This record gives sequence, C-alpha cells and structure tokens, in this order.
Amino acid sequence: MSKRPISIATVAAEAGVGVGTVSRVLNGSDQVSEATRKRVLSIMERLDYRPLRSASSLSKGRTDAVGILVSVITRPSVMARLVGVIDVLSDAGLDAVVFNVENRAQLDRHLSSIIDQRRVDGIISISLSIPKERLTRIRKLAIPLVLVDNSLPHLPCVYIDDVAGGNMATEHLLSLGHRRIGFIGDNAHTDLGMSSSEDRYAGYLMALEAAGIEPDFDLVARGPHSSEAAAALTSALFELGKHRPTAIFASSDTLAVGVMKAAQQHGYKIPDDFAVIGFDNLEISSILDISTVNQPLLESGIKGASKMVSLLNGEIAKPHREELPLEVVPRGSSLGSQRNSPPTPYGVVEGPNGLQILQGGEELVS
Amino acid sequence: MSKRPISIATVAAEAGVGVGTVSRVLNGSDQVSEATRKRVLSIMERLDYRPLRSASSLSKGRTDAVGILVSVITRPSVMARLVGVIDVLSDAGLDAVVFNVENRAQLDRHLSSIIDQRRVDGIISISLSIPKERLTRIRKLAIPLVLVDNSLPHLPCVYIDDVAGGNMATEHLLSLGHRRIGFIGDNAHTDLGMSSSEDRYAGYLMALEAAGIEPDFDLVARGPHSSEAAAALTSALFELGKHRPTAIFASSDTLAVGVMKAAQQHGYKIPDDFAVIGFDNLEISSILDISTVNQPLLESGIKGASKMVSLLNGEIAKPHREELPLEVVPRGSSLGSQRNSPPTPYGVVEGPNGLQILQGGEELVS
DNA sequence: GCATCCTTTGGAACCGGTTCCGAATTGGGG
DNA sequence: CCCCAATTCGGAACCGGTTCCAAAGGATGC
Repeated sequence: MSKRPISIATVAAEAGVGVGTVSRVLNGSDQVSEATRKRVLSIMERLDYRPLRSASSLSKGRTDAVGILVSVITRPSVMARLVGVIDVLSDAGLDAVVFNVENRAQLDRHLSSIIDQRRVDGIISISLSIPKERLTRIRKLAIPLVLVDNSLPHLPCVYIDDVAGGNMATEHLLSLGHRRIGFIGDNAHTDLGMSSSEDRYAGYLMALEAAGIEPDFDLVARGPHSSEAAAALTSALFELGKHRPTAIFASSDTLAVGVMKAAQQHGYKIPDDFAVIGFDNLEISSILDISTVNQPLLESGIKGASKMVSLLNGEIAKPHREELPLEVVPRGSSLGSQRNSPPTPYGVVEGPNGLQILQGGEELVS
Repeated sequence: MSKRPISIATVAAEAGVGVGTVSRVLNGSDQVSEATRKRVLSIMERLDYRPLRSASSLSKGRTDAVGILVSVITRPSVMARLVGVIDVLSDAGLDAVVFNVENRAQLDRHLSSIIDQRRVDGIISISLSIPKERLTRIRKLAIPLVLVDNSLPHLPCVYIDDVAGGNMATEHLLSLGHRRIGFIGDNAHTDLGMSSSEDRYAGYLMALEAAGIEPDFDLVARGPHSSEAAAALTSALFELGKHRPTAIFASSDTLAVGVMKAAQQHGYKIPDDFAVIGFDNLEISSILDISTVNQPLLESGIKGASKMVSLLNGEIAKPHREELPLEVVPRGSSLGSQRNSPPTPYGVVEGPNGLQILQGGEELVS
C-alpha cells in the first residue's frame, strides 16, 4: 500500500501488462484483446484507479475544458445564457471554466491567461466583444471561439438582430396609437463593446422615421443598468408635463421595471395613461405583466455551446452563424382594455400608489 | 521559426541558461541573480513565451482550479452566491469550474469525476449536501471542501440558521396580530439534501408554538419551487373561505411572489386583507415591496471562497464555521398603513383575541 | 512448410514543466 | 594563499499519462 495514489504504472504492473496496454484500455482502443481488457479493467476496479486529468491533458495536448467569458454576470439575461452553456458543456463531458468580466482590464487579463496558458480548448464569449488584437492571436493559435449574443464576421456566433428588435418594440407602441414615445437605455459600454442597447435605439429611431415621426431627443435618456436608475430617468421625463412621453421603450426588462415603477409612483394608470415595453422577456416582466420582446436566452447558450462541442469534435458546425428569432410579447403594460387611441398626456389623477402586479391580461378564471 | 509553440527549453537555449533557471525565474525563486533574471525575462518577452498550464499542473501536482458544485443554478439565490464565489476565486488567480447539479445522479457523476481525476484543488458546494460516502473519500484524499449555505460538522462552512429565520419571519407576522398564518414551501428535495425550506418550516412551527397557537396543517402546503406553483397553492388555501389564512410565510421570495399574485387575483387588499413574508431578500421582493428575511447571499459566496483560498494557501481559515446574520425586512406586503390588528377574513367575528382556534384541547391562557 | 499479414503487446520516447542534487563560482576569514 | 560557506546555476530525474515503433504470436494462403 503506497500512500501515493496509484498510477498507470501500478496498474500495469499489477495486471502484468505494459503501460501502453493500460492506456489503450483507458481510451477504448480496439487494439486490445477482450481477455486483456477484462483483466486490466478488473485490476483498475480493484485498485480504484482513475487517470489523472492533468497528465492526460499534457500528453494529449487538450484540456477538455472550455472557457466562458461572461459580461457582468449578475444580469439576468446573461445568467440565462450561461446556464444554457454550462448544461450543454457538462453533458459533453467538458469542464466549464467561468470568467466574470466587469471591465476592459479584466477582459484583457482573463483573455491573456486563458489563451496563452492554453488552459482551455475553446472560448465562448457571452455578450462581450473581443478586442481585435486578441482575435488575431486567437486565430493564430487556432483556438475555437464562439460568440453568444454578439456577431463578428467569419466567426461562429449566435445572435439576434437588436436593431430589428428595437424596431419591433417601437412599432408595437406605434400600432397602439402612441406618438410621443420615449427611449430609456444603458450608458454606452464602449470598453466591453456591449452594443445591444444602442442597436435597439437605432431600431427605435428607424421605426419612428418609418412612421413619419420626428424623434424628440428630450424623450431619450440613458443611465446605469438598474431599475432604480431607470425609474429616476423616467421621473425626469415625466417632469416634461404635457410634453411627457405617453409610452417608453426600455432597452431591457430590468429598465422597464424601473419605468413601470416610476409611472405608478406618478399615479399614471397603465396602460391607459402610459405604456411601457421592455426587452428580453425575463421572468420578472411576466410577473409584472410588462410587454416585452422575447429573445431565446437559454437557447442562445445552448446553441452556442453546441457549436463549440461540434468544433472541438472536428465536425464543422454547419450554420456557423445563427440568428435567433425575436417576437413581441404584448402584455398589460401596453395592451390596455381594447382601446386603440393614445393615452392623453395630462389630466391624470387617481390610482393607489401600491405596485400592482397584475394589470389584466391574465385569464385564469375559476 | 518552429511551428510548435515555444517551450521552456527554447527559452533556456535562447538565453543560454538551463531549463531549471528559466523555471526558477518563472516561479520567482530568489535563487537567481538579478542579471540572469533580466536576461531570461527579456527573452521570454521577445519570444512571447507563456508556460503551459497543464504541464505545470502535472509537475506541481496542483491545478489552480476550484470546482463549484451548484444546486439548481437557475435559482436567483444560488446565482448570487455563485457570483460571489467566482469573483473571489478570480481575484486569487484560481479557475472557477462550475458544475450544475439538478439531481442526485448528476451530483454523483460530477463528484466522482472531480474528485478522482483531481481536476481541481478544492471543492465549493453551494446549497447542496454531499453524500456521506463521497465525504469520506474527499477527506481521505485531503481535498479541501467548503460548504456554502449548508453545514456539516468538522467542515468549513458558511451558513445561516434557517430555523431561526423561519421563526423570525413567523414572529413578524404574529407581531402584526396575525393568528391564522399559512406556510408555503418547497417539495422536500431529499435527493439533493436541500433542507432550507423544511428548516424554515420548523422555525415557523416553533414560533406558532411559542405564541401558543396550535398549528393548522390545512394552512401548510408544499410544491415545486416556482411562483406559479406557489400561486396555485395559495389559491387553494383561499378556498378555505372563512378558514383561510390571513397571512402566509413563504419559504422563499420566489414563492412569495406567487402568493402575492394569487392574493391580488383574489382581490384581497394587501396588507389589509392579507399579508405575506418571503425569504432571501431577492431583488424582486424589493421591487414588489414584499416583506422578507434578508440573508447575505453574495457575502456567503465571498466568504466561502475566501475560506477556500486560505485553505489552499495553507493558512487555516480561522473561524472554520461561520453563521451569517439574518434580519427581517418589513415591507408593504405585511406592514400596512399603521394598523396593528389582524385582517379579518370574511365575516369572522373580531375579538381582541381574534380568531378561533381549532379544537379547544390546548390551554389558551392569555 | 514457409512466407506474409494481421492482431496484440511491451516499452521507450515524449508532452512541458518542477525540483533536487551536485558543481562552479565567488567572497570572506584566518 | 587556502579553506569553507554562500550564491548561482545546469541538467537529470520526475510528474503520469499517450503514442509510436518494433516485435512476438497466430492465422492465413499457396
């Protein structure tokens, strides 16, 4: 009984075979006779032997791990994608090594350590853009890279058309008769290259233009990615009085929650006095009955990770680039009773300032 | 220009030193003269050399990675802890390898692969209980293990007193005058050993008993961990009519959201007709103004991971076991205007001593 | 019966680091 | 000037697998 864990040599000696044979048994090679295989397996069983991962990594030149770069991980949308990625990798027997990236410096640090030390076989980037110089290096080293919620030429990616999404959301409000539609989005995160919010803003402008409406930049505001911030921005817009927006497109559901809160604090009846639509279809928007644009979050993670698995297996992921569908999910925050005329900006009164979870839309009669 | 990435031998040759010296430079040994160090460093710089992780792992016998076992990762509370863990590990230069565990089989599979292949230096388990036989194996192999949101004797862990928490929540409702207090919790997850919900239930019973109230098991319901399920269970309780609860303690905020939803669908005014308190203090409970019991989620992850770092550095994490504080966060879902008498369910006669107690067997002294 | 081929096997070389041991160099003390 | 210790260094051995190559053994074909 040596104290040190048993190695392949121990097994080989015990079974009276060479180390090569044991290794072949481990890797399921068909170069081993059935009798020998059985014997070796039984010895391994008896000794409770398990091959050491790092040794195998070194000689195989492969880690069986995938690095996942995640932009600010606390965001629910990012989380959902991450869950999808982890599940797929786990099923494929790959380790999921997660790196949380909050700023450009972290991104660089993690990338360099991941890439240069080749501690992973591939990289999945979630809602993050990789700096150019890193990209060329990754390409040179032939490390598979898959982008989720981002798109770059010549790279496998899973993404949505944020511009179209912003367009759809705004059109939804327009179709309900709104004309003074505000936009609330994220501060530009140039360092991490997250452009979703700005892209959706572009879609918003497109929709307005298509409807022949001159954009009013007083109705546009940006801030940190939190409902509190969004509530504050919204309150400011309400100060415009008769020039206030009758509806707001928030570039994410998290912001939409804040918008909703502010509107209720101001005593507006939703959606009669004021309408909101968000983006992402997070669970909370369903709970709060907020209209939104659905994007397949979990699915984006699943598809991205599947591409990675294919790449690592040498199969070419056929559709290298995949755009996922978007869909407006109309809920009580915009779809009112059945009315089709715009709310009147002023003359508002009434309404308890408690937050109401359900604003109709829910059937479930019993 | 060899195509193969440069190794330590290349650097050594180029610098005209031995591989040992290069290795010493890499590891910051003080056995190297300043002149040599500089020369080697410059060569490494010029060749853009980075040591290969798996090679170093093999010879050092250490992976610089920590495995994180996570119970159903989609739960917001678990997510928050995970974020804390990842951030700390990342700062310590350790890889965070995340394993999502949804059932007992997965738990076993992951544990065996993690432990036996020694692909990580330590294991952090979040809201999960490790089977006994695995525990002994882990101990035998001397793999550091830290429990977050769980507690076992002789192991470093970060936990809360769920029983006390359940007690506090229930006392809060009692202090507001409620006597018919329901409980809604999770189905028992015996396979993963998540006992929080049941522990909180035990605290609920304790509080009732301390208040001299006979528990009414018709007011207790369990179901899947989703607000939809909680809403359905709550609706069922409302069917009790005059025997319905005037308040409910939900074993988590996610459930509390469903309870709230059901109450509003039934047209109850909150908190006048009906009160709710949850647990965890998730963001959503603040948004929905639901009373809750705060537990330091992010902090639990941070502390757990810090313990792991200490363990790996050979420092003994001084307080091996750490209980985090709980605190009732009263909000609009229970704290009404300023009234201090219990809501009256339907035409129940209201007396100072409130509602009838089932079966007069118990002493009811006041 | 012999040449040939295929299957199965042992074991050395290798992956790219770390570490230990012995040696070379230097410096100081006597 | 010599001895001893300290500093610095080269390189072999090693970590525990994988893989390649040569060879042994068995079957097959003529």
